[in-house]
Amino acid sequence: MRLSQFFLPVLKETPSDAEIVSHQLMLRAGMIRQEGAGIYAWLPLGLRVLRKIEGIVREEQNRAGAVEMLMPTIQQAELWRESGRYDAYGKEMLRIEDRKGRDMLFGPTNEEMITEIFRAGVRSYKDLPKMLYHIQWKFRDEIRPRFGVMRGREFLMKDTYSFDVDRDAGRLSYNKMFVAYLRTFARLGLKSIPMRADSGPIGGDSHEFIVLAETGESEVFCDKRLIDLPIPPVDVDYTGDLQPIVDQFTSYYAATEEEHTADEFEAKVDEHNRISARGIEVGHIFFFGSKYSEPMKALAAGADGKENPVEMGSYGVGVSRLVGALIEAYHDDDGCKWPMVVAPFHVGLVNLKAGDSDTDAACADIYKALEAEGVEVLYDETPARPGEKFARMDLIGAPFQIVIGPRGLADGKAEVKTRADGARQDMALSEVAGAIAARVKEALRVT
RNA sequence: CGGGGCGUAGCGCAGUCUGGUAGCGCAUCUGGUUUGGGACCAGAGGGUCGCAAGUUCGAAUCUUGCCGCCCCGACCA
Repeated sequence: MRLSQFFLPVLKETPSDAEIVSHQLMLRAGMIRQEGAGIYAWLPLGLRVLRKIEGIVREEQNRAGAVEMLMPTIQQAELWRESGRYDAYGKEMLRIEDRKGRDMLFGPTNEEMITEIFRAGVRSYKDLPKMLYHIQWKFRDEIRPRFGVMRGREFLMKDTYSFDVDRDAGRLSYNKMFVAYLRTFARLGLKSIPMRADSGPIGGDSHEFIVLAETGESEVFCDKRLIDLPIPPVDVDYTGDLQPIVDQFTSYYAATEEEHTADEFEAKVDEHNRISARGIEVGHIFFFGSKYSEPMKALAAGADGKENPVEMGSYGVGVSRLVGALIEAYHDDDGCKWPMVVAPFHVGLVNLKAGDSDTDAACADIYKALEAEGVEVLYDETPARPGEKFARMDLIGAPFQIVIGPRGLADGKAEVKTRADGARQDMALSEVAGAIAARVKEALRVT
C-alpha cells in the first residue's frame, strides 16, 4: 500500500478525552474515530488490525471443531420473550420498533437465536455434539462506556455455542474452548490467564480469560506460575483428552475480585508467587446447561428414545476489545509496537528523498519484491521530511522499517529498524527484501 | 442514574469572572530555503463560539431550557 493512496489521518496531539494509552494511540494513529459515546468508526488502519485478530480467532475456533455461521444484528423481541430475557435484560438492551410497531432489538448476545436455529435442525443425540460460532457486532447500551474500544457500546464479539447430549459431553466442549482460548490469546502475543469466574444462578463452570494490564477494569488475584505454563501446540488433538491441560491451568489459584477469597489465596499460594493486579477480560467461557434449551424446547432424543433438553455453553471473545488490549501490552512513547501477527503492515518502507529518481527506483524495487513475497508494506513515498516519516511509522508501529536514502544508496545499503527494540542495522540493498520477507514469514509461522 | 467537569477552526487551548462583534500553537494551502531521525522564513484559507429562547443598543461572555462528550461509582466481551 502506498501511503499517498491510503487514508491515514494521524494526530500529533493527544485528544483530551482519551484517558488510557490504547485509546490515545488508536486516535492518534488514525485507527478509529469516535462517532458517539462508545461508538467508533474503524478507519482503514484500525480495520486491518481488527481483521487480523478476527482471522486468528477464526482459525483457532475452526481448529477446535467449531463451525462458523453468521446471525443478524437485529433480532425479534418475540424470541427473547420465549426465554424470559426480554424483560430480564434491562436497559442494556437497545430496543427498537419497526414500521409495523413490532418490538425489535439490536442483539447484545445470541443465545436465544442460536437455540432457535439449533432446535429447528436437530432432533437426535446422533447429531451431537455441535459447536457453532459467529463473529458479529453487538450492541449493549452500557451505563458508562469508556476507554475507547475497551468498553464500547457497539463492539465486535466472537461467540460460540456448544450443544451436547449431557453434562459429561458438555464438559468436553467446554474443554475444547478452554484450550482454543489459550491458543488464541497466545498466538496474538498475549499472556492470558484463565480465572475462576462467577458461575451464575444455574451453576456450571465459568472462566474468564484475563490479560494482566495496569489499565484493566477488573481486580484479579493469581499464582505467578500460571503466566509461564506451556501453551498447547498447534497439533493439539481436540478429539483427545484435554482434561489434563485444563486441570493443569485450573490447579493454580486464579480468581477475579468477585470470586476471590483472601484465605484461600494465602493458603494455596506462597507469598512470592502471589500476584494481585488488574486485568482486562478478553474472553469468557460459560457452561450453562439447559437454561435456554429447556424454556425454548431445544430437545434431542437420546439412545433410549426419550427427549431431553440439550446441554449448552457459550464462549465469548471480545475481538474489538483485543485491539485495545494489544496496544496496552505493546507500545512505547512513540506509538504502537505490534506483534507481527496483528500488525496492520509488516513493513514500513521509508523513502527519504521522494522525487529523486535513484531512491524512487530503489524503493520501488524493494516494494515490489516484498509484495511479491506476500509481505504487507506501507510505502511512504510522500515528500515529507525524514523526521516526520519516522515518527509516522513509529506511531503506526510496523514491526520493521526499511529506510532508503541517497546516502545509503551510494554504499548499496538500506537501513532496517526493528520497531520492538528500536535497533537499527544496515543491510545490503540487494538482500534486504529477501531477508526481511524471511523474517516476516518466520514470525507468522503458527506453532 | 447519582456526583464532578467540559463544549470556541481538523487537534490542543486562551478569551467567559468584569458584555463592545474572536485569538494563540500545531496541522492545512501557496512561494522560497531546506532535507539521514518530529525544519525555517514569508504569506493565505478555515469558526452558525454545541443548539434554542431570553435580557441588552450590543452576548462566546449574563439567564433559562435542551443536546452532546469526558471522568468517579453499581453491569459486562
